[in-house]
Amino acid sequence: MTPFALNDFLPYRLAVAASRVSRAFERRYMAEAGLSVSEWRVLAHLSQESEVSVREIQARVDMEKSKVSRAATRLEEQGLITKVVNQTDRRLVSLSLTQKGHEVMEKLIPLANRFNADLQRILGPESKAFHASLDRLLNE
Amino acid sequence: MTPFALNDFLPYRLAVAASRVSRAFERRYMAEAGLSVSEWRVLAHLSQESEVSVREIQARVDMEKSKVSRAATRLEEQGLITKVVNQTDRRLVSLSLTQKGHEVMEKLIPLANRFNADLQRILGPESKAFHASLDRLLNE
DNA sequence: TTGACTTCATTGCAAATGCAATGAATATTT
DNA sequence: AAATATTCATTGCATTTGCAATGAAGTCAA
Repeated sequence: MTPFALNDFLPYRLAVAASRVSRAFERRYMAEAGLSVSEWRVLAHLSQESEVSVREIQARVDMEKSKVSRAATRLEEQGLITKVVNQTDRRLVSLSLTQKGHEVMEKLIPLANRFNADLQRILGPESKAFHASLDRLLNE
Repeated sequence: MTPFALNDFLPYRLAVAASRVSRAFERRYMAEAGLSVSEWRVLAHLSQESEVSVREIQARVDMEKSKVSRAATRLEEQGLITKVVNQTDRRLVSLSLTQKGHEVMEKLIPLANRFNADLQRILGPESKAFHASLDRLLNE
């Protein structure tokens, strides 16, 4: 049989690393806030730009539009964001953080930044090169 | 609002890279073989060691046991593997490739190796360092 | 302006997932 | 040996997902 080493197979290693890291983040910080990673992504984007449409988030946050839409619905149910039909183009739905949403993010962002810093520390001096490699994979 | 840059957040970047790479692999090669990534993982492990239990695969291939179990069921339905109760320990189920399973892998493995080589090429000389960083993330 | 296209967001549906619970088989303890 | 605990694979259930289909709103061209 032609040899094959799953352990050197990049798609596999990448998938395992990604899911472990995401899961750790989710369990450590998101779970107690009652948030999933999908919801976190939407919130994260909204904390940078306010009044964003589903479509825009879909592109910037790299999620299927239906995934964004449903995450937004759940976030609205939790009172963290608001969905309003855009009045200049009524196809669009403007999402924005509520007061409560801001408060939640005010707590979560420092945790996320710390979590990220921990990862950078684990990577050590290679951290920068690692990011550069991710860039190459993402832009190919 | 405390600043947060999703684009520098490693869990996010890793997740995006992993899902794009896996998806590309799945669509380019697995789809036409009628296989999902989960099923591929199981097959990949079976091509290295024959007669392996679900539990063993679960550990080596980093998948939930129910996921392994269901992937195995689907593979059996496709005639690619065999499930037999282990006679020395009847709790275990021994999975192994059928003749057809071997044939399929004989075709897929070269494709997978090529796909992997392409990725290494994209990464260029940093490729080795990238793998080393993945190791660090996985062993922390 | 009317009609054909395109762009948005949501939803229906089938499939996949994670987790807990089940039940069967083996190990361990008393 | 009997009772208890552990290990293993599967399954039930609720949830999430991806994709296609829908319908509403806007754009463009004749």
